[in-house]
Amino acid sequence: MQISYARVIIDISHEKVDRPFCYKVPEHLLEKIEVGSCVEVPFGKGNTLRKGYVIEFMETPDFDPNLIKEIAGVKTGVQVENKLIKLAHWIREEYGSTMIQALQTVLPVKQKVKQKENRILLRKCSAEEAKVQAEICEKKHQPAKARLLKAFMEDEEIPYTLLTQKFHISVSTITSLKKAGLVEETSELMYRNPLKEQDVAKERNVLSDSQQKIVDDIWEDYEKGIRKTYLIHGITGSGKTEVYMALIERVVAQGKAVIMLIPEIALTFQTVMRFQRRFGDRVSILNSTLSAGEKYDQCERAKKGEIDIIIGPRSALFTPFENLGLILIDEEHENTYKSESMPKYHAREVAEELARLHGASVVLGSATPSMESYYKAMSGEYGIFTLKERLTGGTLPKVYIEDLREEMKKGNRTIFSDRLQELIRDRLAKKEQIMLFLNRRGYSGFISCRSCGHVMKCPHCDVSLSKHANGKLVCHYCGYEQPNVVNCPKCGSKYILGFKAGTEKVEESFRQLFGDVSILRMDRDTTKNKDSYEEILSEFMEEKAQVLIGTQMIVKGHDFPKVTLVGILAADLSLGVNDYRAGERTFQLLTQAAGRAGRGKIPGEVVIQSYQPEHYSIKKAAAQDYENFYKEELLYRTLGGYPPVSDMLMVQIFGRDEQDGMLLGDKMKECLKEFSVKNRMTMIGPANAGISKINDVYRFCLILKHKDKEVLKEAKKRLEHYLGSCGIEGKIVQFDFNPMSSF
DNA sequence: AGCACGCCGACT
DNA sequence: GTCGGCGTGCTC
Repeated sequence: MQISYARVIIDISHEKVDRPFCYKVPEHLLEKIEVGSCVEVPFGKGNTLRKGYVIEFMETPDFDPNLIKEIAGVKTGVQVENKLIKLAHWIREEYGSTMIQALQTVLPVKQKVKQKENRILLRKCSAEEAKVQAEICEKKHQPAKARLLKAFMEDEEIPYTLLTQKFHISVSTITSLKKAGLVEETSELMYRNPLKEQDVAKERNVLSDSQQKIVDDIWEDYEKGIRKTYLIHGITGSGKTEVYMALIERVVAQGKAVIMLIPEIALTFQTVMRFQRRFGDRVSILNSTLSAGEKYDQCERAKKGEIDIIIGPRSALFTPFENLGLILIDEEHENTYKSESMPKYHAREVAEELARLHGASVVLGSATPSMESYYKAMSGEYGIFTLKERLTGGTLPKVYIEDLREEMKKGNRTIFSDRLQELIRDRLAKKEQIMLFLNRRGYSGFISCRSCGHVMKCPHCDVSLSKHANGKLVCHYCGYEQPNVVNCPKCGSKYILGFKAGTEKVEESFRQLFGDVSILRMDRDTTKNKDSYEEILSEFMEEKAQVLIGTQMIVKGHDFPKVTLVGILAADLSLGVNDYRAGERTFQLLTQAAGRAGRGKIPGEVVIQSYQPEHYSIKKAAAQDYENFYKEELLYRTLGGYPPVSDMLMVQIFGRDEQDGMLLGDKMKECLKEFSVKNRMTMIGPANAGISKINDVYRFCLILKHKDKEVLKEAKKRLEHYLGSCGIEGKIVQFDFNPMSSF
C-alpha cells in the first residue's frame, strides 16, 4: 500500500484559503516528507510556488484527480513551525478536533500574519497632483480610482482596511494605482515591547537550603541529559518563584529558551516586574490585553531569538522557540489550563508533548497539586519535591470550622456564625484587615415565587434569570432580557422576589451587623472592565478599605500582609455540584483562601463556615493537610472510576432539535457497542447535560470510561469516522477528555 | 493573497 | 463591435 497523496495547508493569511488542499506526493519525495513538513506547492492559476504544511497523508485523493498538482519540493532544515505542526497533529489525535482547529490553536497568529492595522497606503505625490489625477480619472470614468485619489487629497496615509471597507475600493484598483506610482504600500514593522525598558538591577535572593536542593537536583538530571516532569508541591509563600527563576537562569545560560505558564489572574504587575528586573528585555509577557499585532511581534521576536523567556497563559505554549529547554507551569492545578473550546486540550499534557519534541524538561508547581499530577508523582513518573516552610516566616493560620446547622439551631439567622462575628468585631477594633470569601456557585441573584416556588427561567436556556441593577432580568448564558415581573406568572402571587446576588447580600448584612465600615466588593459586576480588578486589589492593599468581600478571584495570587482574618462564608456551596472534581475544587479553594491569612508578621485566623463540616475536603483543607486529602479523594476516584485512576471521555452533543440530539447519542452508543463489550469499556448515557439547553440548543452527553486512555482514543477515532460518514461536523459533537467541570 | 473571468459602460 | 475598469470567485 502506498501513500501518494497529501493534504497541505497553504501558508497564506486569508480565511478563504484556510483549508487543506490535496496534492500528489512525487515518488522521489516520499521518503523526505512527513506530517508537519514544510513543502513548496504550485498554487492558483499562475502556479506560483507557495509555502505550505503537510497535515495528513492519504492513499486516495478526495478531489478530482485530473486537477491535482504535485508537491514541488520540501524545505529541509529545522523550521520552528515544523515542531508546532507536529504538535498540532498530536493535539488532533489526542483530543479530537479537525486539523484546522488544531492548527489554529497552535499557530494563533497565522490568520493575522500581516496585521491589518499595519498595512497603510501612502500617497506618493503632492495633494495637488492627487487632485489633478482624480479629475483625470473622473473624466476617464474611473470612479473607483477617483474616489481613492480624492480620499488622498486630504490625508497622506490611509489604512488599508479603511479603504477597502469604507471607500469600497477593491484590491485591483489599488494595484493599478500602485503601478501608476501614485501610491505606495507600507507595513510598519515596529516591534512594540509591551514592557518598557526598566532598570535591570539584577537583584538576586539567596535561596534557602530546601529551595537550593530542588534546583540542584533538577539541574543534576538536566546536565545528565535526563528529561522528565517534576512537581514542586510548595505551600503558598514557600518561594516557588525563586526556584523557577534559578532554573530559568541556568537553562537560559545554556542558550535554551523557557516557557512559563501562569494563570492570567496571577499575572500581576508585581510578578511581571520581578521577572523583568531579573532577566531584563530577554523576557516577554503575553496576556489577553495584547493586541493581535503585539502578539505577533512577540512571536517574531521569539523566532529571531531576541527573547529567551516567555511568560503567559496556556497559549504561550505555542511561542515559536527554536530550541526549548524548559517549560514551567505555575499553579498547575488551575482550571484555566484546560481549553474550553475545541480542541479541548490540557496545557500540562501539551507541555509534556512539546517538551518531548524539543528534548526539554517540565516543572510543575502548586500548593495544592491536581489529583492527576500527584498521582503521577506518587507512581514515580514525575519527580517530586516539597517545600514546607513559609519563607516570610509567617506562621500558619489558626483555622476554625463552624457548623452552620448548629448556628441555625442556636437561632442565629445571619450569615455570620457567632465565632466569625466575634472575630470580625475584634479585627474592626484593632484596625486590621478582613477578607470574606463567598463561593459564587449556586448563589446568584435568581428570582423565585415565595408562594408557589416558581423560579424565573430563561426561555432559551435551562438556567435561571438573574436580576440586574437596572431592574431587568437577564440570562448570563445567552443575554436574553426581560422586564422584571410583579406577579408570579404561574400562580399570580405578588410575593415573587429576588435573592440578592451573593456578595451584594453579604455586604448588606455586614453593614447591618457591624455598622459603617469601609468595604470593597469584588465580583463579576464590580470588575467589568479589565483594570478594575487590579484597582480594587491595590486599593485594598493600600488599606483604603478594611474589608474585602469577593468570590474566587480574591483568593488567587495576591499577598495582603495586613489581613489577619479570613472568613469563608459557605464552604460547601461548591460541594453540592454533581461533578467528580467538586471535592478537589473545594479543597483547593479553601486552602488558597485560608492561605491568605497571616501573611505578615501578625498571625492570622481563618473561619470556615459549612453545612457539612465533617466532609473530608473541608476538614483536610482546614488542617492544611494535602497528603491525607489526596488519599481520601483518591479512594473516591478509584471507587467511581474517575480520573486520574481511570480516564474518561465525555462526548458532548448539541442539537437544535431535542429528539434528533438524543437519537444521535443513541446511534453513537450503538456504533460503539461491540467495541465497548470487547474492551470492557464503560458507557454511560446518552443523557441530558447538566444544563440541558443553552440558547435554544439542546445538550446531551455520553460518557465513556476506561483505565487505558488508548482505548478511549480508539473509541473516539471510531466515533469520528462514524460522524464523518454521516457528514456531521465538530460543532454538533465535541470531545472532552477528563473534563474540568460538569457539562 | 493573487489571478482570471465576466459584466458593464464608453469610445474607435 | 471592442477596449478597459472593476467586482467576484477560485485556488488541490
